[in-house]
Amino acid sequence: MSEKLQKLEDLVSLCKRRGFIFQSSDIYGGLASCYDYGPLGAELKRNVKNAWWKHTVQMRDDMVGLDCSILMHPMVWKASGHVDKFADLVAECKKCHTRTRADHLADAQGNTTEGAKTAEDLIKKICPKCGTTGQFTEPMPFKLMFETQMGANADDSMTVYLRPETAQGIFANYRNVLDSTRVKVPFGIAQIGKSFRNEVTTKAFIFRTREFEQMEIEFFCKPGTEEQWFEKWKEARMSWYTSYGIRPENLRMREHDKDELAHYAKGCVDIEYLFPFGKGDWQELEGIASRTDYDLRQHQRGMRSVTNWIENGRDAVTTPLKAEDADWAKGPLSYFDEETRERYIPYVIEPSAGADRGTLAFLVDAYTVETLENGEERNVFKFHPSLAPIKAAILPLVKKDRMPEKATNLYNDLKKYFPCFYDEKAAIGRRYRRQDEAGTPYCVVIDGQTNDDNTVTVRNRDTMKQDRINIDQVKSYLREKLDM
RNA sequence: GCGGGUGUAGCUCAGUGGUAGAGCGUCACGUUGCCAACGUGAAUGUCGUGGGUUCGAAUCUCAUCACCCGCUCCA
Repeated sequence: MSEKLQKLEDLVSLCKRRGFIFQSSDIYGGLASCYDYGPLGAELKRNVKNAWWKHTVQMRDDMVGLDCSILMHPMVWKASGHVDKFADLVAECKKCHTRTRADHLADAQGNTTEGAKTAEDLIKKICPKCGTTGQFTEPMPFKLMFETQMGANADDSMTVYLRPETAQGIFANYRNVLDSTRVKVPFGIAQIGKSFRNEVTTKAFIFRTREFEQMEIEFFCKPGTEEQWFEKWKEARMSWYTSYGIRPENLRMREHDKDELAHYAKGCVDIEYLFPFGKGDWQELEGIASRTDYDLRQHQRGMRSVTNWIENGRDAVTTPLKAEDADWAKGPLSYFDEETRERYIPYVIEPSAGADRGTLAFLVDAYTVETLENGEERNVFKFHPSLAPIKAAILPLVKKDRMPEKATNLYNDLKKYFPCFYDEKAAIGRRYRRQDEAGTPYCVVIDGQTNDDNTVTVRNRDTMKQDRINIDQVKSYLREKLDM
């Protein structure tokens, strides 16, 4: 018998107890929405990222990797739209404390005011929630991007942003990759890295945090072929999750409604996981968007606006983006197809996954409490072997008769090939359970028989069954079982 | 942002004004012969944080921080 995770809290305390995830700045009372990965969590998350990289870069001929800086030219975010989108003014109704975008508030005649900037502008506006007229606070800017100052000398420092997504770094390097790697359309660029967003509301443990890690792909294809690539990526990404152990019944794909789409998007789906927040809730793990040539064309505009930005005191907020060149299709970010002798701006498919969300989903899906025949409970993380923080524990059955020596020798050999753990403390049953809680797939035990015939037992985490094999075969046995 | 709840040992929690506790876990020693064995011993507390009331505060009070649940929001 086994049961699935019911309350997120149970996972949170197990994660703390076993060193997967801690609250950030815990000894100072914590910092909202920030979390740290402990010894086991750091291994797990890195394994998730490695598994993603392996399938999106290593095993594909049409993908290359990238690792760019978090700080970028401020005009990158002007071109991407983030500077303007994130500069919305929001006013709060003093009566009911509902916050609404100032330029969305309407008066009795239904009129809104473009660029409403002060409480005066809102004197006739009606709160959409409680109907109160003109009781608004001074509109405040909603800063969804983290800002910081670049330059130690206060006089000539400028405002730069911590990236709110890794995607724009890919677009900004698209030309460099084309010129340095001999890739040809269709091809994609993958990147893993930290991003930062001042979310209005954070949520549920590491699910929505202000600092988070993304695993993003921009796949460039010829206009007209975007639909087939969109389908291919949807399938590739779904099967990635299930091939690493996510149960299919906990995973689904949700198509965005037409009115949910950005104006430039041709389609968008979310890969969602059934998380145990509250009563159980489908939440986004990854978004896959068909984004046309919008981003590259925007950056062509951005590239032409840099002088204006300098003349404008290096302020991206108040520097308008130059209009698109009439000859944009032949611009600096266009692609020349040697075979067809055509020049065009590639279309883009963007599979964008959250590394922390993914890690959380793998934790939730692997979390199992089993009731054994003797009535006792067993906590076990049934991670896919590739994701398990520790691959094998090496255990002498008892601490005598040269068992620890033999086990240590085996451990010292195996740890060169697999993340291993050696433990000779406490009874064997307890040590098995410790490894179950860490999600270790195999426990290798050196027992009395090892002295007689050089065999050891290998215990399977999920079945608790044992194989007896020769000590010399442990490495190849694990290699095969772990697919490493 | 609003409303509700919680915060005491690593974890789960008891403790309602008078010496800070239990179970589990951890560590040491002994024992050990395959699924959280047993014995003996030990360590670990800014009682989330800061102020106030009081002779005395984990307990009453104010503020604050964090987490959970439900709304709201989600580029």
